[in-house]
Amino acid sequence: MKIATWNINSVRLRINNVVRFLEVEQPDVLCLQETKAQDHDFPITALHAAGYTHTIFSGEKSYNGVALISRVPLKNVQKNEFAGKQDKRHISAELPGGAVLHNFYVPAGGDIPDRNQNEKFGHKLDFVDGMRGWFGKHASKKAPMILVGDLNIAPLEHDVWSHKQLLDVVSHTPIEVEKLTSLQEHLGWVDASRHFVPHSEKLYSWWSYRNQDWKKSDRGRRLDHIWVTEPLQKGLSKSTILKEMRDWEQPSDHVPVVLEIAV
DNA sequence: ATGGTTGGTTACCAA
Repeated sequence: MKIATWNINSVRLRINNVVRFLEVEQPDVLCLQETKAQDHDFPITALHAAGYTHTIFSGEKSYNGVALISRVPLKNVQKNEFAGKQDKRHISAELPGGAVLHNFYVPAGGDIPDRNQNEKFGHKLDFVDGMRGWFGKHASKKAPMILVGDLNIAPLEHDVWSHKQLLDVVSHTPIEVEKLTSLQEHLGWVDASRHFVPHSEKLYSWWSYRNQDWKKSDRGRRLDHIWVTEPLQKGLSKSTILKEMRDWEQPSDHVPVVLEIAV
């Protein structure tokens, strides 16, 4: 099975890019974040026409929003809330074969990495804690699960262009990394992208719009992740980050992360 | 140290 995750930064603006991606890459399931569309505005017709008839979504006006765009049947759809807000940051479903796929959009967290000065940072920390609490209550290490999404945290030294310069920049601060690592270790999640790329190698999935030439400056971060639980580890076969899509016309600032896996 | 760009909505907020 081929699973992809992509922060699309408005699914309506970029629906043609989504369809082009589906045609070129042929994923079984594409997980989107930041769809920024209410459910009645979701551009479902183009996706059905492309063969992705099992498409589910959870959106709100202007902000957030997640979707599973699938050409295989999905069962037991869930939309959960974390950190005490009714925002649309999670959707999950069971894949053929029984593995459960969770798609998350973790809050970005604002600019100041201090929850006393910036409640958005507090919300982000609470959200990641909430994820850990949820999996502690509802899941086990033995369950075959795939967790994907824009986690808005780049945990490893070479997940950012400069470890030193980003230590106090939201997305790479020690407290965020600690919470994400705690979530990861709790159920023994395997980082599928890093499974195929040494930790010493730079690996990014996001480049800011605020650079004259994103490729030349290459100030990227790996904010988008695909994790699997241990029962699925032996099935991992290939993982890619489609960096070249950052050069597509009117691109998202994120590019897709893709995994091929036996489930 | 600062500002740089984009999207949704339509005054700025969020990323």
